[in-house]
Amino acid sequence: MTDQRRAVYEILMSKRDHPTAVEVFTRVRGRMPSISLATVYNCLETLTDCGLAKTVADDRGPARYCPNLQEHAHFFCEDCGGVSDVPLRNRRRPEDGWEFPDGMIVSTHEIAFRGKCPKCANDTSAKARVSKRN
Amino acid sequence: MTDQRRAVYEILMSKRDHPTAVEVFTRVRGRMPSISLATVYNCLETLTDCGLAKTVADDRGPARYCPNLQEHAHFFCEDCGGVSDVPLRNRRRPEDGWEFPDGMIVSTHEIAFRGKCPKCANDTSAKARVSKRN
DNA sequence: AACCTAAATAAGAATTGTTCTTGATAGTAA
DNA sequence: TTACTATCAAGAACAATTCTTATTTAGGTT
Repeated sequence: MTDQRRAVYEILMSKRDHPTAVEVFTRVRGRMPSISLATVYNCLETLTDCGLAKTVADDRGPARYCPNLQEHAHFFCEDCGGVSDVPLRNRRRPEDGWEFPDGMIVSTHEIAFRGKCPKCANDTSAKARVSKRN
Repeated sequence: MTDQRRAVYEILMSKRDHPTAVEVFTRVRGRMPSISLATVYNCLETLTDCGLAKTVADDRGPARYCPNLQEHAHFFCEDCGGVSDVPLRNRRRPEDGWEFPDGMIVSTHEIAFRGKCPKCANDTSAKARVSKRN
């Protein structure tokens, strides 16, 4: 555990969102101005290898990093681009409901949903009401 | 519908796997040697926009394209890198089992599993048996 | 059939996010 | 101290994709 790794880890835990590597880089530089982007990438990789963080693949966009170690899916808002965690209901397993061929061994999963977050869904319906009224 | 789009579509349907854009490009050039990679990208995007194909995001690797329009998840084999479709069990919906906040509107999802495909799982256990015997 | 216009294409440059290379630095063990 | 190992900063390199430009084409209109 080096200073750089500790800084990256603490930044990631302190604001529990889904920053990209560049966002982490920007935040960490506030505290450690000499750190390089490559080091941030290395630290993030080290942390995910240790199981202290997870990567969130947003399709073709930059990878995001997630400090939430609980079982959860990710939700991407098509309007605002925001990412949020979606917890698993009790007593369910993500692989239930899928017909795996015999002999297939499932070790991990990545579940992503897309749509509108509550805020954007609300804005949209508000706009619809306005345009209907006019 | 242009010749290029038709060619890309037919190539995609003829071998129902999960080729990358470059693989599609290579295959299509067999029939249409003048086609360019950028055109293949454009055609694939047009086809997915029309709902005739789906994109499969393999983490940070090149995007893959999938002609299977049925509801399904994707399975990525950690050993051989192969991609296979996993059908949904009857009468289930992927968003069941997840605690969405009130007001969130889910329109699409991408479900990915990782592990060992039956073939590689078998190879591994065969190897394990051999090394135990020795 | 000739013409027109918007859309599609080929070729390659540009961009983006990430990884790699290099030399410097620091911590640890002998 | 010396040697060994891992980490770091800086920037070059890389891979996948997108963008730009000029050219070609498809499909409709005279």
